[in-house]
Amino acid sequence: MTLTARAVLKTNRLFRDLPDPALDKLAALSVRRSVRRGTRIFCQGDAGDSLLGLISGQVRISATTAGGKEVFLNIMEPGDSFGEIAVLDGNPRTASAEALLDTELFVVRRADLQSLIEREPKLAGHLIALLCQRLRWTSDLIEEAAFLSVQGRLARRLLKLADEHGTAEQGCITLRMSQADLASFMNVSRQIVNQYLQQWRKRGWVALGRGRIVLKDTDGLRSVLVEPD
Amino acid sequence: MTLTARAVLKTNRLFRDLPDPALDKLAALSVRRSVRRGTRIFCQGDAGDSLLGLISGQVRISATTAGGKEVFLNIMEPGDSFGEIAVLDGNPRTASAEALLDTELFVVRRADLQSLIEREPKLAGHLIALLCQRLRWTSDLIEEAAFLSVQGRLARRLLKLADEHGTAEQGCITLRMSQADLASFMNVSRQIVNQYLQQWRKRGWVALGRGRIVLKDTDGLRSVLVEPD
DNA sequence: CACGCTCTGTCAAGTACTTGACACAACGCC
DNA sequence: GGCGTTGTGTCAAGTACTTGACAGAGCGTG
Repeated sequence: MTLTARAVLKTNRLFRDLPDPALDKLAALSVRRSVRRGTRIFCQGDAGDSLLGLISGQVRISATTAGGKEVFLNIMEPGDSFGEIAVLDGNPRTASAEALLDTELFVVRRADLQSLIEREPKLAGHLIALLCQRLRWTSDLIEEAAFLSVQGRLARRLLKLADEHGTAEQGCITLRMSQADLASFMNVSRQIVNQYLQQWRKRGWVALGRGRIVLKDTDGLRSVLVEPD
Repeated sequence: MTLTARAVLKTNRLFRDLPDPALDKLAALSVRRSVRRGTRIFCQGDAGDSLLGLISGQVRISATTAGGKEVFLNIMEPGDSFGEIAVLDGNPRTASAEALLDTELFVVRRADLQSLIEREPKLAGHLIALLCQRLRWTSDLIEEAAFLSVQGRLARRLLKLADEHGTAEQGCITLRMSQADLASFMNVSRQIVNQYLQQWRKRGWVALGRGRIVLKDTDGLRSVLVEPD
């Protein structure tokens, strides 16, 4: 099933409650783009000339160094938008985006977005709210790295990921993610991730499978969130 | 010398190029506040009901845990504003602010700011730009922590601090900061900070004094910024 | 000037994470 | 079903940072 351009915008948190005329104008200007699983949507350092909205699929936001090392920053789900910062301030992209599944996007160009912002104060308000939310997210990451032990960070990250991307059934939450990916997300070695997961498995807090982590006792996990000492 | 309320707003990056009528309205609404060195201006977790603008002095932004541990996040100088996030999204403050010197502030209340945003699209644009800048700053911190060795992070932080807060003379940049504060900023132990500074002193890159770090060879420092293998 | 305080510089012991290696299990594909 | 690939589980050795302790230098204050 393909949606109309306007229906697509209605699925997006940034745009969905704009007045209909503005929405129609934007719908006329925005372009649809389909990418296969594994495709790089944009690269760190690129000129950021467009805002992306996720219609279906899943996108991983990550940062890469010259040396090729990579850290996970976030996973985007349908209804989310990404790539706002570069679009808004005109500087190069801070991160890369890659499709984790076959995904459909809509693309709004910088010039179109900016003229719309000037005419729609509500959109500016939404953007401000979104940026504040992103700032709280990144500040959280910094505090987490600063105050918590690796064990605590791992527990917290699992709980967060489960909350945002997990599938719940009979009190358990299943997370589809390999331990290696989780390690790259946390920026620690895979071995250390496995070590703590094993501890927790022995305590009955989690169950483990290939590419799958099942949270069975979230209260147990929450109990390791205390600061080290 | 005391400035008029409007002259004060003119010193601030967020407000200075607003049209005069808007500036006058805001000037009438904003309150001046003087605090002595060492005063807590606001605390993490407080309700964020105001935006602060720094007129003179210096303010440290830091995050504190229940356990009392603290990490430096930023230092604010005259012309800067801070506390925007909580004001804009209505949630509790993410960090604490403390005056490092005797300082003068102006205070804009949440309601006043919001009605001004709606009437002044230019202000919304400035706020968006400011939030983008903050996001780039925090993303930088995260990447730094993820990719660089402690040595690299220390060098980078010194260069950044020198750039923003140092006093330059005959090719050298002097930074007034104790090694303990620097360690808390970096979230590592004071001993490790001292260890690397000593290495660099032996190479002639820096000179050290009580509460003072002098950068003599910034190119030398830049050379340790490469990733650890 | 003598005193206390803060900051620097250094050492030793302990801890936590990294790197590299390897066996084995699960899944995808022809 | 056999085979290559990808992910898990585990071990040992090496490294980097932490914690705690202490001596001495620089600075302000009574």
